[in-house]
Formats: sequence, C-alpha cells, structure tokens
Amino acid sequence: MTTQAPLDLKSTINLPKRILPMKANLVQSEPARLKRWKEMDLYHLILKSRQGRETFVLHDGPPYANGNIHIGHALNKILKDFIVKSRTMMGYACPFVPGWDCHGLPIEIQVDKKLGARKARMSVIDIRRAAREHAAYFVRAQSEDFQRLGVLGEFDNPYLTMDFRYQADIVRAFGQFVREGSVYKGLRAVHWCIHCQTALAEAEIEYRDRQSPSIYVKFPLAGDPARLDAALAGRSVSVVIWTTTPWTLPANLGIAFHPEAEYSAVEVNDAVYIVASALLDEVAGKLGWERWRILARFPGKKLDRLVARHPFIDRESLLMVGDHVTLDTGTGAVHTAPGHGYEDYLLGQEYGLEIYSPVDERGRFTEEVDHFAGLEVFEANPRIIEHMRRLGVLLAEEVITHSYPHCWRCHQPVIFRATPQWFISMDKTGLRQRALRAIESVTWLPEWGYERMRNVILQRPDWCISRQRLWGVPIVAFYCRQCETILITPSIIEHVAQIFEHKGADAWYEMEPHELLPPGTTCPHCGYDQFRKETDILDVWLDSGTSSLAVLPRRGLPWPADVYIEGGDQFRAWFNSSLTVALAARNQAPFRSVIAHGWTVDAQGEKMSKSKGNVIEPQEVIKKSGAEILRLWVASSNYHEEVRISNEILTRLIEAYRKIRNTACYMVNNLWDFDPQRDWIPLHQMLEIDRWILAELEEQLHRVRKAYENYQFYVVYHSLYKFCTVELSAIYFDILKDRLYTSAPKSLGRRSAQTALYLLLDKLTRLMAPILAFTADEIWERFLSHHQPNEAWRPSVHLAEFPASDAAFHDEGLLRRWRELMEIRRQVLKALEIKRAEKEIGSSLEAKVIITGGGPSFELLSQYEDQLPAIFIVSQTELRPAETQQLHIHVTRAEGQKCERCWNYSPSVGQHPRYPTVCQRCVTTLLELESGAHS
RNA sequence: GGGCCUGUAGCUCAGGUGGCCAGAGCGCACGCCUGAUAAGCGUGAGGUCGGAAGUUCAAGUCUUCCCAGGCCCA
Repeated sequence: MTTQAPLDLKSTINLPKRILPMKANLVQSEPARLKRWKEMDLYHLILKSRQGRETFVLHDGPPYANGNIHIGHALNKILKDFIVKSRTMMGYACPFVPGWDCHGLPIEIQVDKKLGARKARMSVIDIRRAAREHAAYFVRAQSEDFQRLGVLGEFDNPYLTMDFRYQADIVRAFGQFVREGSVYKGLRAVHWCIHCQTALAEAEIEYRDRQSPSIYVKFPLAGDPARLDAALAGRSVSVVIWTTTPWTLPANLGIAFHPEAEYSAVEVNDAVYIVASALLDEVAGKLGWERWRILARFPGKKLDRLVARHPFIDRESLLMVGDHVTLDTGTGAVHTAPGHGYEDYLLGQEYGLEIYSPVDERGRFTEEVDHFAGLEVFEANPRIIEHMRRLGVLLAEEVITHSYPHCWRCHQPVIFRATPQWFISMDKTGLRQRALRAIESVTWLPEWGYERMRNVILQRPDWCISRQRLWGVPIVAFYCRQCETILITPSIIEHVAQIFEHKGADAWYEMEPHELLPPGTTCPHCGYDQFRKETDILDVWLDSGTSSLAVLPRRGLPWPADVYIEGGDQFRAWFNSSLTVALAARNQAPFRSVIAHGWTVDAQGEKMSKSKGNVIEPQEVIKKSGAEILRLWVASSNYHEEVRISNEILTRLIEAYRKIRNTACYMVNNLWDFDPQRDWIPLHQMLEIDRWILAELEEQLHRVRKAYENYQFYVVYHSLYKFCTVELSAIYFDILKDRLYTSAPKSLGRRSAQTALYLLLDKLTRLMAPILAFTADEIWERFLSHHQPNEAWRPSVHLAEFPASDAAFHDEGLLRRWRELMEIRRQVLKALEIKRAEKEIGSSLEAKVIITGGGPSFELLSQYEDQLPAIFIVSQTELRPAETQQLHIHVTRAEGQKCERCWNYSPSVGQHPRYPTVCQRCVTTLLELESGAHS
C-alpha cells in the first residue's frame, strides 16, 4: 500500500559522510596531536601496556649538543622511531632513551667565542659552567625538534654525558682499561702552536699558503750494498729524500719506502743514488743530473730494515716500508721523524722507533741538538740547510709555496711536536683481537658493515684518550710531588668516581688531591703523601663509548642492546669506541646488531653545503608541509645508501601523502553508518569480490610485516602506496561505488562492502602507524578507536599491535581467479578507451561490453557473468561463445535509458509507473525502502 | 693515495645462483567523469641498465679499467 509520495531519489543514495577530512592541515594538526600525546603521556602508556613482554632495546647514539638539528639528524631519529614503533607494534616492550653528547672541543670553542676576553678572568669552574649551560641549551632545542618529528621516547629523562652519574661511569669505564692494564702514557706528535704554546686539535687548524724551503738530501747507506743488488757491490750508495721541513731532520730516525713501488739505483758520475723509478726524471731535473745510468731496480720492500747514516748526526736512520708513501712528489723515499709527523709517528711505532722530538714548547731545539740548540725551528731552517751544504749532503734546494697548517688564533704556522699523552693500547691486553672476535657474532646490516668494522679495528692505532682541554671528564691520575710517580689504580678511580657521582666532575677542579684520594694514600714508590692532579681530560669518544654501560644497566634495561643504528661514519667513531669500552668492561660487544645508514645528499647525489645552496632544513619542511612528509621521505628511501632529498622529491611525497590519505578518507567516510558490532558480515557470507580484496590485503600484511622485521621501510612504503593506488583506489573502490551508494543501506551487499572496508582500514592503519605516526593516529582517533574491542588500545594507534595474520582470509584459488578477472578488466578498459576516443562513449556506464571467445578465460568469465558489469563498471555485458582460445572484446553503446538514480543504462528504465526514470534494480531497492524492510 | 659503498626511465624503488622484446608506482602528455571533488578513472609516451673493454651461445646481472658521487682514513 503506497499512500506516501515517491521517494526523493537523491536522498536514497548513500553518499560518504565527512568524518575524516581530505585536507590534512598537518602543519596545524601535528602540534595539536603532539600535545595530546604529551598530556596522555603516551610514551609511558605504551611501555606500561607492554609490561611483562619481551624487551627490544634500540640504544640511541648521542648527537652532539651543539647547534640545531639538520636533515641528517632527522633521518637518523626518524629511522630509530620507525624501529621502536614497529617493534612495539610487534608486541615488544621497547624503551627508548634518547641521549646527548655534551662534552668536548666544539662546545668549548663556541663558549670561548661567546666569552671572548672575559674568559681569561674566569675560573675553570666558571668556564665549565658556561659550557654546561651551552650544552643544556642545545639539548633542549634538539629535544624539541626531535619530538616535533613525532619521535616518542623518554625525552623527560634522557641521558646526558654531563650528568653526574654518567660522568662517574665514564671514569669507571676508564678504570676498566686501567684495571686490565691497557692504559699507558707515551709520546705522540700533535699540532703545536709555538706562539700560543698549546696543542691544537684539527678543528683549530686553518690551512694557508706558505713559502717553505724544498730540499733534497742524501743519506748514505750503511753496510754492504751488494745485499740489495750484486751490481752495487763495493759502491757507495745513498738514499735521496725530499722535505719541506729541514728543521725536522735532526729528529730523523728513519726513511720510508713504498713496499710495492719500484726503486732504481742510478749512477751519476761516481755516486749511486736510490730514487723511486717513477720519479727518476723529475728528480734528475731537480738535481741537475745530465747523464745517469741505472745499475739496479728493485721493489721498495727490498730496502726494508736496512740502515742509512744520518747526514749530519752520528746516528743511524732505519729504512722502512709503508703504504702511505706516494709517488706523486719527492723521491719516493720519505724522511721520517716519528716525533714530528703523524704518519711518521705511526710508522715509528710499528718499527719500534723512539718518538723523538728535541724541540721544546716554544719551538726551540733542546740542548741535545748540536749546532742548533736554542734556535727556533723556523729560524733554524736556513742554518740547517747551510750546514748540510757545507757537508756536501745537500743535493738541491728551492723555495715552494704550499698549503700549510696555521694556528686559528694567532695565524702563525704550527709545527708537529711530540707531547706526552695517555693511550689505550690495542694490543697489550689483546683488545684488537678481542674486538675482531666480538664482531663476528654481531649481525651487520648491510652485511658489508662487518668488513668495514674489521678494517677499522685492524688499522686503528692505539687510542689516544687525552686532551689538553677543560670541558670534559678529567683523566683520574695523580703524580707524586716528590718523585713524579704516576698514581693510578682501580680503587682510586672508583673512589673518585663516587665523588663525581655526587658532585660531578667539577669536583676535580674544586677539590684538592688529598680530598679526592682515599685517606692515607701515599706514593707507592717513595712514600710521600703530596700529589698533584692530572690536567688532561678524556677524549669524548670515551664519553659516548660508555653509553651502553651508563644507560642500559642503570635503567634496568638488558645489556647488550638489540640494535644500534647510525650513519656509516660511526664505524670508526661510536661503533668502535662503544665496542672497545664494552670489551674492557664486559668482554662482549654492546650490540647484537648494527645498522648503518647513509648520509643525506642533494638531488644530484652531492653533499649539502651552504655554499652550494642545496641545503634543506628539517625545520623548514616541517613549517611548510609537516613532519609527516619527512617521515614519508625517510620511509621511501633506501637508507643504506646515500639518501637524496630535494624539493622535487618532497613534492612527490606530498602527492603520495594525499593519495594515501584520500584512500583512508574513502574508507572512513563510507563507514559512517557502519557499526562493526551490529552490521558485521561474517567472511563466508561476504561477496566474493570483497573476500578477494581481503585476500589481497592478507598478502600485503605478510609482506609488510616481513619488511618491518628486516628494517626495510622502503618496502613498507612502496607496498602500501601501490596497494592504495592500484588495488584499492583504481580497482576495488571504483567498483564498489555503485554498490555502496545505490544499494539499500542495510542490504547484505552494502554491509559486506563495509565489512571489507572496515577490515582494510583497520589493518592498513595499524600497518602504516610506525611511519605515518600522526595520520594513522588521526584515523584512529576519529573512527577506529571507537570500535576497538581492546580497551587498552583506544587512546592511540601506537598502543595497538600489528594485525595478526589470519589463514581464514587467505584463499589461493580466489586470488588466482580474481587476478585473471582483473587482467581481463584491463583489456576491457583499453577497448573502452578506444570508443571514448572515438566519442562514442564518455562514462564507461554508457557502454555495453560484448566478449566473444572460448577457452579457460572465457570459462572463468561465464562463471562470473552476473558480476561482470560491476567489475567492468559498464551497464551491460554479453558473453558469446566461439571456437577460439582468444577473447575478443567489442564495445557498443549500452541499451536502454540512463537510470536517474544509479546512472546505469537499462531497457527497464521507464517501465515502472511510480518511478518512471529509474531502472528495475533501483525500483526494487526503492520499494524495499518504502516498505521499511530495511529500517 | 688507501678502505668500504653507490650509480636501472623526470622521482622513489623492483630486477636470487647470467637466459622471454628491462619492470612497478608516482610524475608527465592526452582524454573521461563530476555522487571520494583543493577528489576519482583511463590511455599513452619516457630507459645506449654511468662509460669502455673482456668472459660467455647469452650480461643490468661475472671480470678489469675508466668516469661521477658518498663515508672514513691519509
């Protein structure tokens, strides 16, 4: 009985409702969400929810607390956040304690600049206080920037290497090396300014052009040269060296040759000289040789451990081989003074030479140097040259202009000079071998990390741990005021560590030696009880290398850590120092696995620099597009290599973000009248195409979970993105529109579709949550959280877990059939496009598709005949069997009139008197609606 | 100069142990739709796989060299 008026057609269409807006407004919404997270204390909420679960610890490598974060920091911390969030969603308890490296030269330099002239009047304590404030300021600034990226962690209680307890633990770590006997005090050549009378770090050096003497000097070979080659028997043979620092010749203890390079013994008049064959012509030119004859040729290694005489001192000079010798300038025979050059120093150590440096802190030769004692080295240069000329050992002399290190303060040229330093021996206690063994059981990602780490360990010299600076942790050692004996024992170190733990390392500068030492301490050598304190501080790499010990056990976390992830530059640095410290303390690597990431470079793959103008600041991207875009950038990149970033790349990512978001919008906004409790359709009752997309989703889930487990976030990104664009947006959602919009709201077909959409949304949101941390949480908050059966998960998606795989969704046959149907669909779309180009149709609903053929594909189509119009999104289809294996697709205009309600064409339009503009399918729906069958 | 790494369409990525005309998504061009609309759909054009030799019946995939770039060391 129908007394009511016909329904308004438009009002019977179930259009989506705006629950999740398309416009993200990330720049505004992100800070609001961060505030929300902070208010609910999300980080601790998550940890609480994982109580009792297996832990997974990513130990944070501390960035240096100087300056604001750059894009490389963003890459690093976002990667860490991906790992922490994804492992959390796998069900692990993942505490993340961010840290900062607070001591060291760069901060001290910055503070120096700020203090300017005032510094001279300040006490050590005041300067250290200023440095502490400087570090604290940047810890705060960086912490805010990291959190703005969406990184969750214990930011309210981070670890700082300048915390008192941490400082104490640094001292203790040093104590472990002392305990095992690897600490020694020795000499090492360092940059030294003879005007400022101070050691200089590399950062305090500036290179400027300078004129220097360039001289060639002969060193007569001692012993019988026939050992080298029979042709040289009885001859007097000399090695020719080249140097631009004549003043280092009094400290010459050796000559270095390249082991593989070929050298020639050449006869010039009556003399015989040894020179690298490759440099023979050049040397001959410099020395003015007109005629010469090659007597012998041999590789550099034949010279190894032979001996020459010093040209003007009664002393031997040892012939050695080293790979650092180059054949681009000079003679291929390198004058080596272990006290006056870094490579000289390393080679000298290898050959057991003395680190000899007869130059005092003012740059004057000491008394032991005949003829030149008391002379400043640069003044001595011409005197030494003259001396050698008189002795007839000077073969040539000229002046060259070259780049030379200068002091950054006084701008005077600096020298290399041996100074007393503290070292950790790599070999005395087998640290090197222990390190090599330890890294074998570590998982390296990428695999070549093992090789690189191994090379670092093999090649590294003893670790010089002392710095002549103020801002750091002092080397806890005392000197007897009577006999200069060094007092350094594990128990004294522990005693001082306890003082530091309560008062900080400043105590070293505030307290007297007897206050720092255990009561009653006397010199073990002479029994005296007065001491002075060491003034050197520790290398900051010992600070940060201590972090695993100063953080994990101290906070009740398991040791070693599950994973370290840092840039590839850290093999030599933090990975190395952390390993070394851990070996001394616990004889085990501090990490189970180590992941290396690349550096950020520009669109051309070149490094970013202000001068190139290719720098992209994370703060700018956040202000313009949102942190989510940076997160997407990190996810989209293969971070094991250099990671490119450019405006074009960011534009692409913004577009990708919109697509992903729109995909989510479609799902959320079509679920406005769906209550999973009430409207859920069990899998076995769902339409087959809905079961198909859920089977596809199940495959995605496997793929994505595996990618997370392997830290392959770019696989996560590409998989999810492609799934959103192709399977969902282009295929499934497009097909679904007709059913969602035109079916009766509560019909099985529509509820089946909504059930599928709900499952898709729920699972995809959780899968993307580690990456799109803000957006996933927004979807969660606006819709999904209301329906979570697990109440603990409701406050945030980051409390939830990844969807478990469910065999019920997997259906191999279903996938095979539907994938073939989709392949045929692609062919149909091509056929439609041809008719569209011919202006026969516009919308695909204006078409009828006629498929002629036979074989298995045709057989498949026949099985799904009634669903084909929906799948192809056309008004009608017709199957015509033929004697062929091929399918022929023919497109004509659809029959009948366009239904005003569903826009499909049908001959049935106009047949129903009550709804004359509507097709039979819609009439049925409308009559149902009228009768309230679905209300 | 040395150690390690990288170089596939405009962009981001696929291409185990060498074997169909080298793939995807995006972007781009052209078109459709206007009931996902600061949306949606389709079709199409884009690559001497950094370059050159070599091994092989066959190389993006193996070898050598070169070029460009990155990190570390010197």
